[in-house]
Amino acid sequence: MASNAAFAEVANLAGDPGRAGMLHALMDGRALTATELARVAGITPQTASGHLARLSTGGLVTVQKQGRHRYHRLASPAVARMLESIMQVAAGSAPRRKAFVGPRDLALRAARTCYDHLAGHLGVALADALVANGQIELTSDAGIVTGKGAALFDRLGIELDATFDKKGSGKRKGRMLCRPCLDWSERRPHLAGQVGRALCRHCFTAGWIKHVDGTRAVSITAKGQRNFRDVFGIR
Amino acid sequence: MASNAAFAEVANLAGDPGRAGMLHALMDGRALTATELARVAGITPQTASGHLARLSTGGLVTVQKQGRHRYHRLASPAVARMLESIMQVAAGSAPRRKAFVGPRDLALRAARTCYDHLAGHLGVALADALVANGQIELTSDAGIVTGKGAALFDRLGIELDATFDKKGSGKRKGRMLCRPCLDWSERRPHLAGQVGRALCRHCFTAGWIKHVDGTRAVSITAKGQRNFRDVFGIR
DNA sequence: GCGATGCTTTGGCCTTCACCGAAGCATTTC
DNA sequence: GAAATGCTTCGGTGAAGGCCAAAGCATCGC
Repeated sequence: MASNAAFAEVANLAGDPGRAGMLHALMDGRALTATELARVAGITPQTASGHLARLSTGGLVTVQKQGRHRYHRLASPAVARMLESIMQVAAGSAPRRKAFVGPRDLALRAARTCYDHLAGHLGVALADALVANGQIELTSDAGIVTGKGAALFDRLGIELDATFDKKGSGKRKGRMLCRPCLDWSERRPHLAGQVGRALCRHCFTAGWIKHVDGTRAVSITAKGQRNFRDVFGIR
Repeated sequence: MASNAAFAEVANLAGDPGRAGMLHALMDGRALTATELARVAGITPQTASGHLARLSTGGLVTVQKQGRHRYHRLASPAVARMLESIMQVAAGSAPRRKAFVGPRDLALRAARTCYDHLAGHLGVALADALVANGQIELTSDAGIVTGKGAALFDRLGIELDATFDKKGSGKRKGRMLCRPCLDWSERRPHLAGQVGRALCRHCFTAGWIKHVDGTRAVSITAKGQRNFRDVFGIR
């Protein structure tokens, strides 16, 4: 098998604790410098440098140099989905020591970004609320935005591209579909895909949530509290 | 981070060439013995045994002993999806040597099973045909079975469970959603999820396709040729 | 029982690779 | 220019783990 070696190589890149820590940190979709990544992974900059070089040639991250800084980010949404799927398996086979999750862990479980959409308790609560209000319908395989949902997004000023990529035949109007993504901390689906991305972006630009320091965790602002309650019926 | 170590461990399990080969072989969803897996991975049985023990305690495969045989299979659909997503990244960063794909590779590219659904040229052609006939609609995020599609499946005798898992509130009728899955060899989506599984199962039971020896590759029977042409308009 | 088959465990060899300290570039700042 | 900062390359060390041969358990068939 030709692709077997490439498979093992990619998996191996994610299979080192140091590299895993850096990839984990990059899951929020932002670009970070080598020193920052070294710090979160708990290794020295020179070690991180070597790892990042390998991740780069392996096609998992891309580098963008800017002055004396080098910004690293995940190479593609496919990489983010891969990391997410590994996390799901890891969460399933986890040692399940429920005692003592650290404070940082708690913040992550409450609300965090997952590459380009929202996850954690907030992400799941949003998905639940949209389902309960009849604005989306979800199975484990896929989801769809109903007419009520489309009206809501329109009211919020969230633009969704309701066209299909039919190669050749040009764009065509169709239903808005969305992708569910099993949350590794909540074990329940949250919204991913195009709809999840648009919703997450809106939450940030509207000032409903903001990042905690430089982590994937997000905190809900007072304005966000109000809107999540009034618009979605959360809390 | 509590889950970081578990993440690296899971990824590392898939990151060894020997284990990767075995996992790859298990991707067709069947249960294989340690000796068979050793052969496809190109290692000795005792080495394979060690690897399988680690994969088992790591939660990637489950073992089922039957007489003096021990059958191994992927532990869950989540594991299959993880392997699939790693393949996609690996295919994206592949060395792109298009020259010389082996005969086995050719058979795999033509048609194969991917855990519980169809992939390869056939899988993509089926998805394309269903879209072209207006029986399903697909985006990169998700898909939906249209009324025409539901009629087709009904005519074929394929039962689809059109209910949503709304915990607490009991079952509820809804639209049939399906999951697209990017094919690593064709770079185009094929049908996965519940619909993909049901369709694949039907193709086998109706005698339209059958497995080639003991591999993931499938061959199309004469009866299958006719039906794929008459029912779906393929070829 | 006895041999054959499937699988696992043990032991020893050997490669791989993560790690850090120190030195070397590159870029910015003064 | 000189110092400071971000990052990389080099060299050496140490541990982890893949590999196989041989021996040890199980199970099946006669």
